[in-house]
Amino acid sequence: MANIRDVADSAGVSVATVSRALQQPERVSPKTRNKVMAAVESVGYKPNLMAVKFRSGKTHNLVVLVPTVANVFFARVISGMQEAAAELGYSILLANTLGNPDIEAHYAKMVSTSQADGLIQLRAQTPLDDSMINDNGLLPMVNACEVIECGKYPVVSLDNRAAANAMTTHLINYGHQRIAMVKGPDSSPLTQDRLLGYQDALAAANIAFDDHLLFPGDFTLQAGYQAGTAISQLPVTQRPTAVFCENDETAIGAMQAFKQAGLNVPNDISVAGFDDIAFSAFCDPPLTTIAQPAEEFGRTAVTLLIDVLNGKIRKAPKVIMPFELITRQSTGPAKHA
Amino acid sequence: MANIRDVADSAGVSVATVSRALQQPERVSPKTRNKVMAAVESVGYKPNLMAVKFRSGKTHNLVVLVPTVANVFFARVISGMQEAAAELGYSILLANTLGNPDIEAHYAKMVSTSQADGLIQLRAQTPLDDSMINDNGLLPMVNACEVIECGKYPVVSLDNRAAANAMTTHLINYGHQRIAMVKGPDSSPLTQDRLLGYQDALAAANIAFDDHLLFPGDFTLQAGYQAGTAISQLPVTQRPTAVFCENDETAIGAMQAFKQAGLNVPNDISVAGFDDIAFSAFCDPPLTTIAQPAEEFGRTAVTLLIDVLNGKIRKAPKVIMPFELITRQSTGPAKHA
DNA sequence: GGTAAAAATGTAATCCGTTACATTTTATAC
DNA sequence: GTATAAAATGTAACGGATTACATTTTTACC
Repeated sequence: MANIRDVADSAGVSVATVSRALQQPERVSPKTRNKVMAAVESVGYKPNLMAVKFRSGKTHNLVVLVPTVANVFFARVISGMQEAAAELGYSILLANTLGNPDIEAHYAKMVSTSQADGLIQLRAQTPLDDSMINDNGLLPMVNACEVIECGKYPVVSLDNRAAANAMTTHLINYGHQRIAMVKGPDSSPLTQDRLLGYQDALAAANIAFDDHLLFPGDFTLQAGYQAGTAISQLPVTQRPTAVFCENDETAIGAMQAFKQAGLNVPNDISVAGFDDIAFSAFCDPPLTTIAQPAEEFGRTAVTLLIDVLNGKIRKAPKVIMPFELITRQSTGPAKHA
Repeated sequence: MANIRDVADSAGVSVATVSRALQQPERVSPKTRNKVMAAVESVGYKPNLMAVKFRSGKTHNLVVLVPTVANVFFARVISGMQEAAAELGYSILLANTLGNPDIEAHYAKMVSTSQADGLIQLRAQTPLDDSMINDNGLLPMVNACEVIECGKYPVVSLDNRAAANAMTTHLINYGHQRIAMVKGPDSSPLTQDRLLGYQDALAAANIAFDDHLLFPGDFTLQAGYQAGTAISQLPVTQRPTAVFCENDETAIGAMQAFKQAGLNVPNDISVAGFDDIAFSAFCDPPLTTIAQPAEEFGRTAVTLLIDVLNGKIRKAPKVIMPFELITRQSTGPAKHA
């Protein structure tokens, strides 16, 4: 592979001149510039950007820890990240961690070992073990979507509590009194916040909270299906008339279970989701859900991280993205006894 | 950031000894080893892997050009790639190209500029412009999923023609005579191969091919919905009794349109997909489709590429992955006039 | 033509691990 | 104790681009 010295030799100038001709063309005479360009062409020179990165100490790589890229919501977030990163001259190193702390630690170490400039976490957790903290005591990190608010790192999040409140209120306004909730993993702050929002709405409507109406889940279709099956097997008098699922996959899984059990959505039971993934508009019936600006989450996280890297940020900001309640046909009036 | 020289000073040995203590511990005396380890700890040394990569000329990065990470099938493929790469000590640089040749070229250049060792293409196309061909005239590249068979690069693919034939035959066996096909983008070899398989099956059953039964698509839910709407508006006598969609998203979109038009799936019209994405088992009715080993595609592509990088491959292999026809409830017997 | 300022170009250090080669220390054997 | 082999350690070059600083060339003006 031809290097800058080959170009210099071929053009009959020094390596410094070649470098300048390529980086700051106005700094060399037009005649030299042409000679250099011709030499670049003739020897087939391609700069070794690894050398550039090594020397500059900036990799222009960002590591993103994704619990699972197979989650369509995350896929949208990643898509937004990738766009923003590309615009700003950065690359995304994607780590599919499967929630495994070892894998997370392995990828997070790419920052401390100078293979990446910064880190984006899509999962809430105390930031890794101490061994990967930088000199300044902090890792250049941004936390998005599922955030932990320790105040040390910028976060990009949604007011999950308010969103869950809005959705629960929507169901209450339809006359529902027995509203079940299919949760996400208990370890996730998302789960907690959405649960709180659900409780807020119940309290505001003077509906007693009943923890028999909480069903476990883990954001997968399968978990939704299981919860849906459990719900449909309840005696009619105990059965909720509406189910609020903490994400769309879960809601779609639950709807499937209801249909198989002969329950009509929304006539027998209303179902609501969270995320507004593409499939939600195309399931039967189309799903009422909370739309999150997923791509914007990604874009914002990347932008913030790059600001951190450029020292443009003093104290860790907390960006709250807007949500929108999307009313479709999976929710409707409660059938009163 | 402490470097290896700081460690050497702190331990009172030379940098070579530090390097050996860390890379080949058996090459230094136990006493020295301990001194070095203690020094590493005390100065907080983290090797600059950028320097290592620069010196070795190997980045251990693989660029993957994905048309869109938002496609759930690709998400599964990426997941498999990421696993295999991690096991083999490589990282995945994900490029969401949106099918844009400029973006593709930009990321493909990461190989010629020494930022990545190799490239995986998930979209069939002549490999980029000549400017990024390496000295040997070839780019270290593997083509997966949607392949182009120029014989120069290893490919990992499915026998799409056979799979489409199998699915079409399945529909014919149910007594369907008028079978529509909702295609992918015409530019894609997948579309062509699946169309051929469809035609093979028709021919084998002595059913005349009718290009009025071909509907355009682009693998999105929306395209499926549009095709479904168009089909449902056909006069009953011209309406197909079965629709084979070239991917699951399209099939799900089409089913939605049929339901809205009052058509029952599969009683009025059978629908089949391709890919077996997670949602296909949870839609209503569950979708008959062709399962592809998506994660295995990814794993295989990565393994092959690393073999190429290690010079273990003489001539470009062509790996054909197996498929499986998954029969669910979206297809059924044709209602005969 | 001469001088000073500006522009162009060149020289060489630098980033940080690795490793070939050189040198020193330790172990082994007589 | 000495010679020899083996083990341990050290020295310094190397990879490729950038850039501070030094030097040369050009330009401008009296």
